[in-house]
Amino acid sequence: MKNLVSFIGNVPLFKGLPDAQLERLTHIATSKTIKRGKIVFSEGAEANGFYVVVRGRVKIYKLSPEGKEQVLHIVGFSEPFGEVPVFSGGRFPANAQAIEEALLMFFPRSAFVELIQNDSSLALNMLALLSKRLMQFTGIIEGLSLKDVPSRLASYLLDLSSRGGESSSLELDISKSLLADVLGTIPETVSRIFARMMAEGMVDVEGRRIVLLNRKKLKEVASGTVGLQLK
Amino acid sequence: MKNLVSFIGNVPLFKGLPDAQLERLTHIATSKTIKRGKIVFSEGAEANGFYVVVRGRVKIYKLSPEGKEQVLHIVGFSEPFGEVPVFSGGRFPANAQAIEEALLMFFPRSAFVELIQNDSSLALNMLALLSKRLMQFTGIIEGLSLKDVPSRLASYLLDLSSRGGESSSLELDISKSLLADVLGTIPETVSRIFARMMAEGMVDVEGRRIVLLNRKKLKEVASGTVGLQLK
DNA sequence: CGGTGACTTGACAGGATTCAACAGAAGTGG
DNA sequence: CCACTTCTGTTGAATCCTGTCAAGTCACCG
Repeated sequence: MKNLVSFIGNVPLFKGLPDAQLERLTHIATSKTIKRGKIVFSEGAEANGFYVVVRGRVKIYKLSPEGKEQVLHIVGFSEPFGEVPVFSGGRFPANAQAIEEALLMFFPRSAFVELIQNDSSLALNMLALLSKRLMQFTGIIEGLSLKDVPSRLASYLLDLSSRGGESSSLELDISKSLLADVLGTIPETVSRIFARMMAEGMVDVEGRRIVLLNRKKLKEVASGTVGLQLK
Repeated sequence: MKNLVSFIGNVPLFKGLPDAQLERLTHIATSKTIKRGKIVFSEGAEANGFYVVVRGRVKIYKLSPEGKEQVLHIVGFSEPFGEVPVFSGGRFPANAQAIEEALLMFFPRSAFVELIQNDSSLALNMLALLSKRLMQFTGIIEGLSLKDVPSRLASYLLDLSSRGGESSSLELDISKSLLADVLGTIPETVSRIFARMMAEGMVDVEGRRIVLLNRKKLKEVASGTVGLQLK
């Protein structure tokens, strides 16, 4: 239990809260383990609280009637998810599935709203969180509507590299099929584009290991300045 | 000035606030008129506050390097916009342009944040607003990624009809070119799909007047159950 | 009346998905 | 430990939706 308090205190969403509030949070929270591949909640399900990831990762995604997926978000260590319906509707707008064995904390809606009413910094933290998510979604929309798949893939790689300290050598943290769902396309297309990028000498791909060989060209593709040659 | 107070008191975002708070809001706000076609702010611009529409309409949109537009939102009477960077970054993530002559109220960031810290119901209102927007964006992403253009158009029409009291006869509130930008496509495609829908006897289109002739079929197209015949 | 903007239609090209087949890796169970 | 199944990833061919280019109509306006 002791480490639970310290865990919660280090969750960005709860940063800067007085100890008394952290204490209360631990009291209203319950924990839950989810096996790899299991559904945490489905779109349209009644939502009476939200989650924070303690261990493992969870993907948040939309499903088309034909079964195609669009991943909205992959949440990991100390990140919250499912918080949207806490403040507006009562139902989850998307699905959540564990992509690894996961340990989650669950915060019931009503108790959490009470806490927020009494702590403006918690409210501001939550506002900041939703705002950032809104910006991320704006980016997804921009990508889907205004960029082609090579551009989105190049952006993803550059982004991954920048988060990993600008190293040219990086490792995909997700499978290529899941990557396809993140980019809003299908595995075949991702595979073909990687092949083209290798042919152009932009990257070197070996399984999940990827080496960025030509950042400049990648950035051009990412920004839509230039296209990718067909053959 | 008197009607300004009553206007602000009726803005959903400010609903339920005590008169004292409303009073303060009127003091920190300034107003501004924008001519049709003029830019309110551009993506990446420094943001030191947000707006509420008093009169007219403003479109929020992303621009591709080639000039294609994706409309994220069309904001009208008593709706706020540009509020995202107030809580996270300092820059606007999209562009805002008046599509009609507009009158706007501007709320400076710092003063507004102070107000929020002292009034939890204002904070909750803002949380509800951002949450709803997040759900709308989720819908846009779903449409762009998992549905084709006919499906998006059918959804738009059904949605418009439901907001207008389920009447079968309705009038587009925007031009067809702007509609194309909202749907994430181009005017030519919208034109062709309307033509096909008429050929199928689903709708009757005459300028901006549209009559829904076959709701059932429209719903099938909207949900992706069936496609639209080519010729 | 010339001009601009909104809309429509046709021909065409191209990127991306679909369908299909297959190789390799990983995990299961006897 | 090996056979078997499953999952992931790759490649080819065909198809199709959608965007691009171009031309032309109609309405509105200075």
